[in-house]
Amino acid sequence: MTSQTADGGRAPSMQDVARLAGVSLGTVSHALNKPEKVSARSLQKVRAAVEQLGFVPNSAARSLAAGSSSTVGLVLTDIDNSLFVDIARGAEDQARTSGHALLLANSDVDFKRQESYLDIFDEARVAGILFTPLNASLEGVDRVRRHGRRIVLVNYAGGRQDCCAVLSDEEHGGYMAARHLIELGRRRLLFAGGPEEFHAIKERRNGALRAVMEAGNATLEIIPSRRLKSDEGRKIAAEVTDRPADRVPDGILSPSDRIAAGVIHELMARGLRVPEDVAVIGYDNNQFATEVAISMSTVAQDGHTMGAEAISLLLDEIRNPHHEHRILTLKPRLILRESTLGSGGRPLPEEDRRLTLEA
Amino acid sequence: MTSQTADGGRAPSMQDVARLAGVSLGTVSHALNKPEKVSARSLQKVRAAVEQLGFVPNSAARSLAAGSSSTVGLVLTDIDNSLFVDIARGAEDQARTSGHALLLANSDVDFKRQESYLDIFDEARVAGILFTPLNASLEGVDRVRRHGRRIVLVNYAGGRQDCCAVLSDEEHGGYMAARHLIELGRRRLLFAGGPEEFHAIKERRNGALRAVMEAGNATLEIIPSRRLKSDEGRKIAAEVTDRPADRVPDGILSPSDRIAAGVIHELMARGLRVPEDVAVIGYDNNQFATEVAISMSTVAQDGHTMGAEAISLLLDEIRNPHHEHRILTLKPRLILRESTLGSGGRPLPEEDRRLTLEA
DNA sequence: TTTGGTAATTGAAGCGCTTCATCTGGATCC
DNA sequence: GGATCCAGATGAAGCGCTTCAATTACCAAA
Repeated sequence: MTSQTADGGRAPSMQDVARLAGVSLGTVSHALNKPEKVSARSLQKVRAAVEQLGFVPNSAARSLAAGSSSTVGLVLTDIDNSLFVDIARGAEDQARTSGHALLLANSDVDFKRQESYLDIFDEARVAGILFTPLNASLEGVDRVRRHGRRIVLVNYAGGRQDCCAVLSDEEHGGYMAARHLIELGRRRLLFAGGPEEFHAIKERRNGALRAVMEAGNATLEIIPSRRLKSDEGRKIAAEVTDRPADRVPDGILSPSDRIAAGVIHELMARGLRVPEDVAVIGYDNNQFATEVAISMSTVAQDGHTMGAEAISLLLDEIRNPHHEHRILTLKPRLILRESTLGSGGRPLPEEDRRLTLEA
Repeated sequence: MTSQTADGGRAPSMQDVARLAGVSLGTVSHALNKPEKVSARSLQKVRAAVEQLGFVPNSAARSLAAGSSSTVGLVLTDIDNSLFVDIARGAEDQARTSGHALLLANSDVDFKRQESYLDIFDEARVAGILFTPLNASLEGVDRVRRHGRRIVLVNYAGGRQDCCAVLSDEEHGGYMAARHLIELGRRRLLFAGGPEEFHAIKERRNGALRAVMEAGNATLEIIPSRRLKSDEGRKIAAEVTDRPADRVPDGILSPSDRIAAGVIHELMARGLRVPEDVAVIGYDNNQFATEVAISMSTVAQDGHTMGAEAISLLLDEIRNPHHEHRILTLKPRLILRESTLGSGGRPLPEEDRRLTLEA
């Protein structure tokens, strides 16, 4: 363990190790990368020298010589949204088991940043890129692929079929949420909030619409909002409760938990009971879904699996010469809690009653 | 914009650019890095060639030749905790303005992962590392510094004076929280939850203790918990409300918003009024602090500033030969909401009444 | 002993860039 | 006209590694 301080100023190189160990440069490289190709004696000498010098391989030199690195880059849209955090986690875990490190870059919902991070990973010749694109042009994808970079899209693919992607079935999520409300006997549904230009939100709305059409005896009102924050939910809830009683919705579904939280709070503040008067269901199963006044029913996407599957697709693309692009669409899960089911008792955090409705 | 596809298989190199532009390799390099050293004519020729070939510099080769890269690494403890997310954001913003890219690595509260990511950044010869260490050995710091890597500690420094650090005054935060409760007239305080082995939590507890001592006429009870989740808060709240009325605390402070949320919900479920019967204050100003049943007072650390300052310190260490290590300790802010102040109205999300108490 | 044949090792040729000493071609001055 | 400069351009020397063809070492079989 006697790694020496950097006396020469310069960090020790493999050449130094070779000299100290009394073997050639190539042997050191082999000892480090494919130990089975090297005699026990050399291996031991090299290891001792590495230890003594505190040698750390220079990954820049390595990837230059080898032609590519072994790290995988993940360009994240919004590190604040727990879905992306889960994706990152899943990707991390999966990458790790196959000896790849995962580096994250957060574009913070900024197109220019997103593109610039794609380029950084591209310039770093990473083994591959996981990309959760903004709802905008996918030109960056083409750009880096032209340079031979492998890339897997996560959570949004803009309809592309020419690369691997892991998506969540947003339409189905919206459908499940609406059908759940309808099965509870609700008939005047409201789809509350969300900028319609987002693909995911449009899909969720379409799914809800499908459930309503299918039921025949229910209606769906749609009130969009500019953002996804909780005060938008409050505003919408305030608006609809000002109406004559027979025009107040009895079931509200929202494309984000945040908006749903605002809706719930405002409804309660105005003396309406949730779920008795109005049932509310959110989307995303964010952390705070169980920390609101009334624990919230919601639609959960399994970010962890999305991330893990994305890495698997990427690794196949890297290693398998006969790789064919695939698009994985995961079904979201319905998570039922107090805001639709009601409950005399209090919500059980952590392990709720979790019902999974499959289509 | 006619970047060609990778026909040769190989990505175009600077050599290719030089050939196409009809200039030498060195000129291309200059044109790219210090355009002012190159004639307008060459510059234009090079740029045209770059465009035509779709040339992307190889950052591995660049950092190998230059001896170091320009990206900065941030090793994060827990991407789930919004404090770290804010730190990442602040660091990102600050790094960006000085032309450095920031790559994140999430150790997920795992010591081995943390060390391995330190090594990855070390091997990548990054310009510097921002490090939010676990509450464990800081040996990784010494390891990478021996290799000449610059590193700035964020949020925890284990008492080290020999490198730059940006900390939050946890003791003062605890003090402010407790003093606030005391100023509200509360006398039987409870410090609810938190594993005592965490430095930050011990400090917060110490601060609370100091405020109580200072007041003279108040008491502080301490009930630790193994984790920081909300059900621990519920458990503790349940426990203390079972007591005879004169032994029920009238002010509860918790070292995490999550626990505080559990406390609030359980108190309300048991018919106690917050804050009339028991005032509750959390710590961290997590996103959901305004999404709970009653918006929560809390102590906020300015993660964004921490991240930004950390980058500034790092850049000074990199660029300034006369750099001296500094330890910045930022004061947290008291954010007062319904759970201590009460309010007839409903909480105003986003922009609350924010009172800042300075020491 | 000779002859293969395999296992281990070696050394050199790059990977694509930065940088530095060197060289070139004008413009400027006496 | 010749000496002096200087902005620009050049080409080669590396940065620290991987890899591969070539070499040596060693052991078993003939």
